[in-house]
Amino acid sequence: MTITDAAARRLDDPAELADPADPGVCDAPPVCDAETSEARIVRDLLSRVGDKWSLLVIRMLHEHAMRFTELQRSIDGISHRMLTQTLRNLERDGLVSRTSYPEIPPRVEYAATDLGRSLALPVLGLVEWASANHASITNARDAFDAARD
Amino acid sequence: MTITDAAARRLDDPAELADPADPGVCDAPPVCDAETSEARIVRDLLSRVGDKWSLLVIRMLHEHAMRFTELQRSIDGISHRMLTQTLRNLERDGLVSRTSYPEIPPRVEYAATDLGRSLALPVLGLVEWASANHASITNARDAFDAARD
DNA sequence: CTGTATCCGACTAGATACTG
DNA sequence: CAGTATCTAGTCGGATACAG
Repeated sequence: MTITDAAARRLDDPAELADPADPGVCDAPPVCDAETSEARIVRDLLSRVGDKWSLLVIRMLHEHAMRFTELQRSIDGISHRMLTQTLRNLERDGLVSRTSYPEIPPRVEYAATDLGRSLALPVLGLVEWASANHASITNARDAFDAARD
Repeated sequence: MTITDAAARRLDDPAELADPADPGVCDAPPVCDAETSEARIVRDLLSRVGDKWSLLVIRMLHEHAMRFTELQRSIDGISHRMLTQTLRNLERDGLVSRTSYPEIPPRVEYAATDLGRSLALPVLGLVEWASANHASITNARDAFDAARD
């Protein structure tokens, strides 16, 4: 869903979003066309921020700007490599800004852009839903597991 | 992010959500505790519906109940195997209901549950954000790529 | 401190073939 | 039609080492 090492080095493949198998036409009946483009948008968004760390980084930076190591300490479990990669891609998508101060030792500050902060709002909707329905899902899951003996 | 074949067969590992490396305490200062539990909820939700197909299935079933093959034809590019697996997990989480009619040939109808339909609302928020800001992201990306020569 | 490169195990998901 | 099992290439992401 996210990024390959190769793509990260090249900062993603420009042709990534084009589905080579998609004929561009649709023979199934109704919702298809709207659904197809909408589906691409959803998948596209999820490809960007639906990975393991992006939303967490955005939420951290939503409060205030932070330095690299500060972020790494705040986000439990993220590796050095993944933080770099996540930040680089968020920066590339205009969701996060990077400011480097040419000092010794080097200092780099990351902050959410307006775009990044606007993304936090709909994300909060999801978070609320998750909080409210977490128990329901767990219960459904337990019931399902119990039912299959 | 989603499910392993092994987990799909066993329908997921009950211990999946416990992070074995998480000591349960936190030595970084402020937002940590709230952020840690919130982070788990976000990641948890994304693990369930943030995969390649779940949201698309939920959106299809949000309109009306559908049969297996009907779904497969409506969702462009989904494989037989992935549709089965996605439906099974959505059913397990109580987001989708499955009704089997013992006829020949067999007929099985899938429908969104109330829980599944309630999830569609916050998801719509994300879809709208994605639609509204898709161009901004693409532009930012192009500019970033152009800037690195 | 910040960033990059390499290695490598683990997981994802498509293709395919087979059952009732 | 609906579902399961197996094989496999491609991808994700952690550990590690190293450079500015």
